[in-house]
Amino acid sequence: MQIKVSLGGNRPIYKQIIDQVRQAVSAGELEVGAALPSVRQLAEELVINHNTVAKAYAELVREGTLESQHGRGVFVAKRRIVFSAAERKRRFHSALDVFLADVSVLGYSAEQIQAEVAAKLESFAATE
Amino acid sequence: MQIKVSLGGNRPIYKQIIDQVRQAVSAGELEVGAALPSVRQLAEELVINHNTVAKAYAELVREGTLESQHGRGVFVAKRRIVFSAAERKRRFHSALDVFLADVSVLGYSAEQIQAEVAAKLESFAATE
Amino acid sequence: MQIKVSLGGNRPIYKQIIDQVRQAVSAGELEVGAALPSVRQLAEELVINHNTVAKAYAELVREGTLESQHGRGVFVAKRRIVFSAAERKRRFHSALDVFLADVSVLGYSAEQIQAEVAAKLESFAATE
Amino acid sequence: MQIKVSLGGNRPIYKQIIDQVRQAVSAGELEVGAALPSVRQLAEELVINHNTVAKAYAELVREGTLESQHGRGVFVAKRRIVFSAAERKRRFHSALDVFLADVSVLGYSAEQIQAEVAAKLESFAATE
DNA sequence: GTGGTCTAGACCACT
DNA sequence: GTGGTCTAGACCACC
Repeated sequence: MQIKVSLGGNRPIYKQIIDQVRQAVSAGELEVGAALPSVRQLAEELVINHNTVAKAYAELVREGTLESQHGRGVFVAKRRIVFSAAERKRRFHSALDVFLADVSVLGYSAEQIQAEVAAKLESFAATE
Repeated sequence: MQIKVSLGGNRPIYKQIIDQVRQAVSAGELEVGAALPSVRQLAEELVINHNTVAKAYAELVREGTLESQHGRGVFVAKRRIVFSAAERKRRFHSALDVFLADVSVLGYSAEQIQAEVAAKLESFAATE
Repeated sequence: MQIKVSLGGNRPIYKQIIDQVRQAVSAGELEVGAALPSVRQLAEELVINHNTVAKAYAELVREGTLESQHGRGVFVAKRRIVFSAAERKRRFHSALDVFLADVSVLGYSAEQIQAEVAAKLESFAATE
Repeated sequence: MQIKVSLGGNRPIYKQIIDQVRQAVSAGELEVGAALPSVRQLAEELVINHNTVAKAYAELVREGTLESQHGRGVFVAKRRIVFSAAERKRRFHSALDVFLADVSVLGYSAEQIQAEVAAKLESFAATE
């Protein structure tokens, strides 16, 4: 798998890594038991501090997506976390509310907003 | 208008205030020229420091949503376009990217996301 | 770059910092990508509170002059147009009105004012 | 004489009054000994707080432009304050520096700045 | 180490 | 009473 990070953006680097690993795992690109690049190797590849990679891996291990095998490396774990339906709904609408509040003042019409959302979702689908 | 903040959440208090004022203004709940609660009064209501309220108001003044009259109070400003088209686009897509990254883990399909966005936008239109 | 502030004057400290950074950037003294002194370091140098520096930097980030990378520092951003033409015009004339109101009492003739403005602009051009 | 104030602008109301009285006096529109509108009358006319008018008059009395005659009203005084040439020059360049720093980031060329300054000065000359 | 947020409390400018 | 600025110091997020 290929991980990319952008330093300029608002999103913290460690979160960008988490997002991409989670997506690769849930999309099946990374199978159960597959090895991830080592902390230092990925850090070198991305030209970032290795603590940042370690932090991302630690969070993924904590939530059960990855599994760390002492001395051997980090691997995709068997178990998957799933939020309850209610929790997923709550998180979704919370994120949606923040998004709409942020853009409410930018002068986009409801139709434009929907069109842009649709366009970006399609561009993601095409990339995968 | 009634503003609420949750101290536990990871969204900064001053941003929660900004969100709610922006929504109230763009929904027409607060009309042009309407006075907002004074900095200290709102701070007391929310049981937070007055500087936090001042920071939120200052940001809203800078982006053109509010207007501050020294010694008199803070008011809803006449709608005007403050940012360039490129900047508004940049801000829109930044907010959209954060939103989609946040919900990408929740297992919603592209169609579901679009449906939820459409539904919430319609509920806003109905409110106005 | 060397930043100086005078505490006695009636111009707020954070605005003095903004003025000087803006000038240094627009004069090319600070190139795109260059790092600024850290918030706390500059605060110590100027013997002022670090929040005051942070406030100045935050404003420069918002207007697009600087770019902040959490945990890494603050850097000169790539030049981009943040404000609409109307907003830039509004800001320009607001600044011009304040300037002319301030000097109206000093007995300079219109010709003298124009000559002094021209002279200072030329001195800047020479510096670049 | 006719005094006008704008509440929306950045310039404090009391300073707007001071500016206009000073200009009317130095332009000869208000002769030595002429009476000014009473504090309450002017306040009512401008729909502002009478303390604001009182503050402006107080400053004009303090600097010697006006003279207050207890129980009779406020009048244009005989004596005139004048800054030293050095002080006038210092104040002028300080104001000019702030003006140019403020607009340096708005993307105006030196030629445009000069043209706008010239245009506004001419519009003032035409008004007088 | 970096920047970002928040508090408590002071003082000033303006109406 | 209003908003604006500044300080001192704390705690958090990120690298």
